[in-house]
Amino acid sequence: MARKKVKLQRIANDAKRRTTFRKRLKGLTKKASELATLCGVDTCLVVYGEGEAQATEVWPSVPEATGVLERFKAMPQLDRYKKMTDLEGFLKERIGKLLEQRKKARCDADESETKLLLVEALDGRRVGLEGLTIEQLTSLGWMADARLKIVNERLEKLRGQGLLPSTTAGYIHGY
Amino acid sequence: MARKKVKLQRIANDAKRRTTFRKRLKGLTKKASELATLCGVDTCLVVYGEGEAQATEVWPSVPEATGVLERFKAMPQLDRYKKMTDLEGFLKERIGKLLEQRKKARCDADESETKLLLVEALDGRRVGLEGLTIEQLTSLGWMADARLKIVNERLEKLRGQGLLPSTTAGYIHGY
DNA sequence: GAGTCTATACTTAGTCC
DNA sequence: TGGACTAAGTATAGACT
Repeated sequence: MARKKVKLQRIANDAKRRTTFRKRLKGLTKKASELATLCGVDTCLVVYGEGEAQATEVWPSVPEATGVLERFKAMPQLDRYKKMTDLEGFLKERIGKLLEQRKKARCDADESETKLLLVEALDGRRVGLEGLTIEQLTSLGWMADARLKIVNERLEKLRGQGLLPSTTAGYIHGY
Repeated sequence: MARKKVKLQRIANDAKRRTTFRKRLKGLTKKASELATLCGVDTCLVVYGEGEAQATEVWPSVPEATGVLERFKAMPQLDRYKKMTDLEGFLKERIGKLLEQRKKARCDADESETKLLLVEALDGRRVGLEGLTIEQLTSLGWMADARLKIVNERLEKLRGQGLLPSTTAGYIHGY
């Protein structure tokens, strides 16, 4: 957008691409900030840096708590999950990755607290209930209920075997 | 940024603010799109329209599955939650709001499928495990475990009363 | 409200250091 | 790599329809 009109396609040259990335990210962030200020709306911008574990830029900062989010599972990862058939293993793996990211973030002096907080929030360790998003809570309730259903079925089975009194007290209530 | 330099503060005039919002949102979206294309990174932009239930603009589209997210709980809502001391009630309320949003979205012919999908994804109904984000799954496991702990304590209690065999089979395993 | 127009403010590609 | 500079390309405030 200066000197020469740039073709709208991935910049092949590595150095050039990174330079453009830095410049444009700054501009984009500013614009997002302006929109939020001028129009009084909550705006959220997330840019996943190249190379997976690369720095993920987030605006606005997590501490400011004006908005943040989660990335939809990428298809390749989705397939990987389907093959696992084991939620525990999948979660463990993911948590491991997040902890690694956090460690990396902590060791990096230039890492902003924003990024650290994000990683912590995402790996479910820093979050008390206060840190969970509304949608997370919603989804949590939904899935927790699914699990509780299994639990209740289990209790029902035990009850059927005369091992539990048939009162409703034995049920765990979802919402 | 033309004719006159605008002061960086919320535009008081309603009509003017909405016009600016539309114009700038378009520009911001374009910039985000360009960054994604030129630098080959995943970019996500979410703008929560004014007035809560207002339209929420998302880029890129959910169907394209390149990214989506959740909003951090706003402070006022956080306080509200703290006062509730009741997770079920809180979740019910939130789900109600989301269902309402979805209904509204469905009735609006101009509503794009993107927005509908987002609302559906967020209210936890459309999401099979495939639709949950990695981070959601992580958090889900974390919180579900917290609930399971309670369940297990309950089972333990029953066991202590001689109402359950003291085998480990009575435990529900978290990860 | 939603387009169109246009002068002006802003962003940025290429370059130099 | 990380600025600083600047010409050229974009975005947009305000006016008009």
